[in-house]
Amino acid sequence: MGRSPCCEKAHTNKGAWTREEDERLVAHVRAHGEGCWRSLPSAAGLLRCGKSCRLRWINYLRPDLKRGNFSRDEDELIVKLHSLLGNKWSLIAARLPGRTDNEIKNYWNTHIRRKLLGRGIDPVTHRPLTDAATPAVPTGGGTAAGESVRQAGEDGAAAAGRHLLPLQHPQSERSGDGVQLRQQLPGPQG
DNA sequence: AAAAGTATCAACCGCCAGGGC
DNA sequence: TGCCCTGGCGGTTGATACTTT
Repeated sequence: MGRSPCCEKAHTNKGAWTREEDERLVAHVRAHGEGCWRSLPSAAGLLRCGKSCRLRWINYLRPDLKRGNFSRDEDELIVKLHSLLGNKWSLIAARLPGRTDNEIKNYWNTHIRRKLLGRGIDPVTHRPLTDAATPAVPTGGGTAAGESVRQAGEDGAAAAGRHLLPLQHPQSERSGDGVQLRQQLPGPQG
């Protein structure tokens, strides 16, 4: 069968965005709002894939973005949230106003991961590395993140979960439970 | 001052879930 | 009821900046 490509690649730009492209995208979103990303490029006069436009807007152009270094509080919160949620960057980002999942993911991979390793903590399980040497038993689709979630249910919840409810199932990953989670948790917007 | 190595981050890719037809 | 389209997510890559030798 084959899935039709999200855009006509032969006629789309790739790579870094130019100032003009940014301006066009911002102007269009301001005028028409977010959404309908597929038709946005042609409507805005951009030779870009809709997905690329969406990514650019969310990660870079959105007016409510908080650029710059992560504060110590944010840093600690990310670690705690990661111990609860695993690599659910979008969920973590939802708890950090003005930060994007991509930004947090990058920050995790470049800063926090190394910091934890330096402290002798496994960045995946959030356990001491000596402990991590003991192979975590993959209980049917159970991930390291899932393991950490269980762990978080015990001590992590006490730390990070002051304003977080414990997750029910680590494997309940995709949107559905995420939405549920977002509804349950007191959000930054609400 | 230049080259090599390393770190950072924006952007892309492929996959998945939900909704509409 | 099943298929297709679209939006969204996480992982990965590539370009650039910075640091070290």
